[in-house]
Amino acid sequence: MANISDIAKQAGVSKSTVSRVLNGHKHVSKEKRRIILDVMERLEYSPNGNAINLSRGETNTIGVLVPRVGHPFFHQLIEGIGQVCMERNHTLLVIQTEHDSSKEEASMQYLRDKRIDGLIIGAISQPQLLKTMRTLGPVVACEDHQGIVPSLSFNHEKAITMLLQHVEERGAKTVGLCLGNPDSGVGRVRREAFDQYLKTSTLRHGIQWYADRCYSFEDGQALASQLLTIDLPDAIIVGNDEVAAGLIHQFRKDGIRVPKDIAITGFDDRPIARALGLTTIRQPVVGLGRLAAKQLLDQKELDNQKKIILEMELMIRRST
Amino acid sequence: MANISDIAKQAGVSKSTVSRVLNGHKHVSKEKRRIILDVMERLEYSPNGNAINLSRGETNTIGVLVPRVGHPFFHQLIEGIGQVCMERNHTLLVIQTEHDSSKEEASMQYLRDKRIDGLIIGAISQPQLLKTMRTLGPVVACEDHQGIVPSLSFNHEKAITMLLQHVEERGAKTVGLCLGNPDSGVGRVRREAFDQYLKTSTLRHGIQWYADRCYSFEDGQALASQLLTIDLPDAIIVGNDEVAAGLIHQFRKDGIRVPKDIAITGFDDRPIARALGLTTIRQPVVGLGRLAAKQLLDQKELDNQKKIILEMELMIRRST
DNA sequence: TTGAAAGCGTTACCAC
DNA sequence: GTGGTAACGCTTTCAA
Repeated sequence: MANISDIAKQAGVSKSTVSRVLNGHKHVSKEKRRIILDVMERLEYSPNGNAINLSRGETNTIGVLVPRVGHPFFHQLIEGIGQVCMERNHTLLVIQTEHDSSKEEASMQYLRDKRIDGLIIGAISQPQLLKTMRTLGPVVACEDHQGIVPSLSFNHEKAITMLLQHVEERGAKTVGLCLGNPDSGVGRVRREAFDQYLKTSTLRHGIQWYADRCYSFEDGQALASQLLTIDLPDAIIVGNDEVAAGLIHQFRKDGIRVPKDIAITGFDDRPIARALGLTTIRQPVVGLGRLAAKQLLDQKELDNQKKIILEMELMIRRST
Repeated sequence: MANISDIAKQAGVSKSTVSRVLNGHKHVSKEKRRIILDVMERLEYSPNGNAINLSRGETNTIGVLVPRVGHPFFHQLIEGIGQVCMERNHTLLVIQTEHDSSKEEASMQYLRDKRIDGLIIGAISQPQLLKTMRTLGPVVACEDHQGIVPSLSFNHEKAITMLLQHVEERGAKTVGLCLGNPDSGVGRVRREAFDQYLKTSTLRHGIQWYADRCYSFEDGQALASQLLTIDLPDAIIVGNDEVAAGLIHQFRKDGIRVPKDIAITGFDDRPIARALGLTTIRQPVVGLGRLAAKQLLDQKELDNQKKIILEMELMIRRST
């Protein structure tokens, strides 16, 4: 593989001049530029990215930290971030933790060793790591982490409130709650918003109607079966469309009428929600990803206090 | 940020020695090793990745080329590849083309400029690029590209055959086909297998029962409405669960009984398939990703002729 | 067991 | 406009 010196030699110029045409600098005579370009073409020259990175001290690469790319929220997020990266000639490094917390720590390494210029946090289970990360380079989070790093997030409080208000208007007197990871940022915020709403409402909740760590269709089915062994609440707020779909599926199988016997709501507005007529919350996740990437790439100085809140939309369907 | 020279200086040794402990070489006295480690700790030293990459001429990073990470097939694939990368301390670069063919060409650049050691092709719309890619470095494809690059792929012929056999056994006399991208590797293979099967069967197909470029739930709904304006086939093979779900949804809305009036099959065994009781084909995509990554990382010399075929499973449910 | 020095392929500063 | 040369931070070979 030819390198910049080969080009310089064959073109009868110095490396500097070659570098100049490589980077589109002015002050290179038309004549030499042409010759250099010719030689490059002939030798199928391509600059070595690592050398450029090393020399410039930056990589034009950003990372995104997610538990799993398979999760709908995260792959939409990555899609959005990826779009912006393309538009700005940056590359995107995807770091999957697979819920292994040591992987979260390892992700800092990319920042440390200069393999990425910045990092977007899709979700993190050890928020205490954020402080260190922030010292290593630009970071933005896609969940709220009160002032430790700049963040963009959805208005989960409002979403939960909308859902509760909605089922209450439809006549629910009792309500259940089913979450995914209760320790995640979202999990905590949703839980709080839920509790908060109940304080000022006549809606009743009971511990027997609470569940968490539900992630899949099957988890939803299992939960339905379990709920059937006790009294059903009039409504249940579920943190994820697929779990909600599992519930609906199992309830219907067992002759429970939705929403007559129990109203069910989901989150995310996935295709399955449309298919089953599930009332849910639509979150513009791709848009969130785009915004996060822009924040990271645009801001020279990131403000840790900066917090952007995105609104969501209530999609009312026949499950409530 | 401290660099290797700082460490050497402070520890009173040469860069070589520091480098040796960095890379776990033997022949370093216990004493010096301890001192060096201490200094590193104190200075919070972390080696610069780009310098290592440049010096070694490899990056321990591989790329994966996909149209969109949002597509279920591709994010499962990425998940599998990512797992293997983690296990082997490699990094994964995700390259999204968003169906823009110039992005496919651009992806070769990563190989050229040494930013990645190898490339996994999730899907490619311009297979002619593969020849060039192969000259630039190790490449494996997750679709069959007859001997241009080593490939891993699912036995789509057999899957289509199983589906057709199945609906035929259930009494279908006429059958429709609905594909995604007809020009993709999979699209072509499925089409051919479909045509092939019909030749030796009494099942009938007609051009009015063919559709392609259907990707979403909504596309399925639209197709259902369109089919309703003509005679329905007894069964329809759909290349994607979400599209099949859209069909079922719309048909039911219009009073068409599934599978009585029309049997429907999907592909992928997504949650939505279980929810709607859709007969479909389950593909172990994560496993495919894992295998592909292992191929790329394990083989010193990749054999372009090598072809691994993975079997799939027919999931029979109540839509047929 | 250790060190000196020559790469690796660029960029960027300083002369001319 | 152009060229020389010192970075950038590491690995690796050769001697000692």
